[in-house]
Amino acid sequence: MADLIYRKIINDIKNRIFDNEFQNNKLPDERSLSESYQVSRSTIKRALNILAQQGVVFKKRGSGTFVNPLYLKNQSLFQYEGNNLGVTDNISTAGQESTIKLLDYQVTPASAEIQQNLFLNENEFVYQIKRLRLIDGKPIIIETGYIPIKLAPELSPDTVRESIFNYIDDKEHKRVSKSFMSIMTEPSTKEDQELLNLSTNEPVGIMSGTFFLDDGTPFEFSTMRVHYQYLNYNTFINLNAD
Amino acid sequence: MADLIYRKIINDIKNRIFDNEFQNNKLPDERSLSESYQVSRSTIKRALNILAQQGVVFKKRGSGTFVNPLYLKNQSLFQYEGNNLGVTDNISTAGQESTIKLLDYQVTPASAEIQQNLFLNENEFVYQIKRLRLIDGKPIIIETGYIPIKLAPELSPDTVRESIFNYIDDKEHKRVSKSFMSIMTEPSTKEDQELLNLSTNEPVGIMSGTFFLDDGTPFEFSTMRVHYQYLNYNTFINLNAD
DNA sequence: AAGTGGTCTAGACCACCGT
DNA sequence: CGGTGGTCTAGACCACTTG
Repeated sequence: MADLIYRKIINDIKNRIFDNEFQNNKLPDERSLSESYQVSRSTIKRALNILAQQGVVFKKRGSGTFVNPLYLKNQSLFQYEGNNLGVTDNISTAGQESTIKLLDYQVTPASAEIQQNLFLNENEFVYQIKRLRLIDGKPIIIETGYIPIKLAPELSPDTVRESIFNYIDDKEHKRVSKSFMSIMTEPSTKEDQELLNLSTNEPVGIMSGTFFLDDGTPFEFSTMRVHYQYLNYNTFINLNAD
Repeated sequence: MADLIYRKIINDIKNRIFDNEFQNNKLPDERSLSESYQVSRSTIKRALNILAQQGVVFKKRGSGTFVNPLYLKNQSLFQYEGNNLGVTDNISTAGQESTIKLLDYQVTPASAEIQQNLFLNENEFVYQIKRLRLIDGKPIIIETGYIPIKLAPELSPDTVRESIFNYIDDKEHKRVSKSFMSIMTEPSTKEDQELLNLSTNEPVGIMSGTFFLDDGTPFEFSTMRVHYQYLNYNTFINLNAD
């Protein structure tokens, strides 16, 4: 994985940025980099394009490639890189204790909305799994998920008390790698207030959407109602995103 | 702009997908596409990579390239493509009337937090601009923005009653093309409730972050408090994002 | 074994920026 | 004008999937 040339160059350039190795925040031009790394210019361009996409550097035609000053000042913000999915299944808890309480587990016919979102035909069945996620004992997220039984026929209540995505990776050799999510907010319902310890004027954040396997199969439709103090979604938007 | 070969191929393939031209949702292999479009395989790969990044197709090494079924079923969701920034300045109002009410306009020394976010030195000054955005007469967003005076010395109250980004594009030939934003939610404050017509238990969505110019200069630090029924942020997450 | 996407090369030519 | 990044080519070789 990490033995790809362009990945090694990306990491090396990130390190050199962090070590403040570039004067005026200006990187050497692509032809020089190609020379010094002993690779083709195309490979340098590939590495720099990815760094630009991540917001680490800015490229300006005719002038050169420059370090994003914010990457130096506030590098922690950029750690979201490639880890946004973990937010949901394997909650990124930075060392804190994450536990799951199973609230509901059943198999039902897929409703029209679920059929739509999971690309199912009529008469197909799904698991309906409702879980409460706690971090350090504090309830944070009420998560309701729907998974086609045909995609994980061996699922069990014991399994869903832990990471479902890890399970299907290990046991079914399927991997979730894409998702399409909507982020919204709403006043909390009675149930939210009870489960998440909210008062009536405190809201929930809502992340709702579909998770896909590598091959494009919709795997799960999930709605997460998040304690408002714990919803913090960071995103880097790049309009030059080809 | 649109006369680039890879862009034309992207558009053409999207049209062919929409016209249901591919059997089994499977695209021709890259070598055939290269032949039929009379371009190199590299250019085909470039087009397909971008489509994969956008979630329009899925590529599977060894088997082929496939249409994302959700792209067909629910194409409207994918219209977010490359238009997320517009959410903020030029609100994407789909034909509805968007107006701005100026609440506050002054020049002040940059606070420590603003200095940090806009990469300013001490003793630098910023515009502080507070605006209420209405759509079809309904108040939707309270937006507080900070812009270094040195980046837009000619700004005036009249200007900020309209799109600031359009202004600096037209007059200063600077273009905002990137942003780093956080999305959160909070109970509404008294002021939120008054300005946005909310009751006490109704929350606001918060989008807060920095907008950058093409060359990486931080241009504006902005916090938007959004009527909860109007915050809907759609995002496609791809863990294989190189 | 055949088919398919992934990585990498070496180089031509173009478009934009600054001196 | 020289320097810089952007686009595109033509092809070699590798890695994975499927029959």
